[in-house]
Amino acid sequence: MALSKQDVVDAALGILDEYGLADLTMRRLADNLQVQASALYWHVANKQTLLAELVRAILADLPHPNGPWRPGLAQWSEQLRERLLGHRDSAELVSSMRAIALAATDVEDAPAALLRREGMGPEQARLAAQTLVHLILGHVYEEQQHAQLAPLAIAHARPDPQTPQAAPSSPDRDSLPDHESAPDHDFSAGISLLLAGIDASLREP
Amino acid sequence: MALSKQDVVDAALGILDEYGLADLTMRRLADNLQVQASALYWHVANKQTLLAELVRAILADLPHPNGPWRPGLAQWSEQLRERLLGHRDSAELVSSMRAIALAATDVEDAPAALLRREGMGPEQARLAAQTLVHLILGHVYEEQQHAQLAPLAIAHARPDPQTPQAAPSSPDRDSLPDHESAPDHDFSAGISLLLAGIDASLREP
DNA sequence: ACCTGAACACCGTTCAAGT
DNA sequence: ACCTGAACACCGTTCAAGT
Repeated sequence: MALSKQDVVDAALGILDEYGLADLTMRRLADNLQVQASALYWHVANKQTLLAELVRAILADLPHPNGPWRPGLAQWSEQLRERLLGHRDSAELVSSMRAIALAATDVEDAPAALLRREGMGPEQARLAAQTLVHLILGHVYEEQQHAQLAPLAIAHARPDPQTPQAAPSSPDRDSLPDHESAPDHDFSAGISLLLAGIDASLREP
Repeated sequence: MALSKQDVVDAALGILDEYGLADLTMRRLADNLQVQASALYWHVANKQTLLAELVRAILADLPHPNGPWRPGLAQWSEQLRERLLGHRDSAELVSSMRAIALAATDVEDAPAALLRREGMGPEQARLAAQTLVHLILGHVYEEQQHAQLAPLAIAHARPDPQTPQAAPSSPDRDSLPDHESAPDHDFSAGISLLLAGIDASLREP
């Protein structure tokens, strides 16, 4: 059967998750699909737009925040973080594609809408939501970078045969179900800090 | 005279500013220095560490925040933004190097220290400072991406010979002195939002 | 409509050899 | 100490040609 665009996107996501953004090349992707690299250009205009499609896929059907705004936004932030942690290098990828129309420009629309319902002005709501997204992306970006670095640090560390190396991080981190990430106190605390500021600006606009 | 490591870093910064991160290649850099690409590896271990040096150079001698913490941090944030806007794609570059020890891991130390002097606990101060840095990087990243996109949009726009195109952006933006960027209300407002949250957490810890 | 094959203009990095 | 020359193993993209 002939290749579909969805096949290409799916395979690309697979490579992203297994080998990371740096190893996601058109040629490797083509190999993976058992096709010549040039064949990909029938399904996709170029690598840039393929990456934009990946962002779309990663952020598809993100639940809207609801309920009381403060816990609502806190929970939505956690959900976005979880979604991002589900794909390797996703924060870097999403950050780099924020300017492309196809992609991640409108992630902040949902939280902005929630704040508008709370009586916030449209500009203030847009600003607060955008700030929230910057925070989430920045935090997860760093989180994912350290995750890449951790294995390297272990490999480079002079292994001591007397005291065998423990598991990479805390022991329960590995026993979590697939793609279910550990809650991160730094993350929720950082978000709370911003939410407190939003709260203040909601009370005295 | 023989090349110095500083020459390499300086030339790399030049290419970054003129052509952007994507066009900063070892080969182009070598051409620029009138040397073979392989010669660069005498002065620099690899591209990665060269990029880390660029980050160091871009963030060197960043002024410490001082005075009353709230205007102090607001002003420091503006200064960091100005520093970043002084070099093309710097936010992307700095973000991608945050995990490397050489580079931008300690940008948040100065603001954290200021908050500690205000009586904040070490963990809280670290967290607040890190959150502030994420915000700044996220905002400038997006700002710089749009700056790259704007010329493209103009080029792609079907030019109407009847109504000649105006200047790219607001007319006074170009008349600013070198590397002095326009103040951005969205930026300062976003920072203020976080600072209000920090203020709340300072009053009821 | 969908893909191959070959080519073009590039990359980062290594390494023996020169001076 | 510092650099060249050549090579290795890659890139993204285009395009005529095949089926």
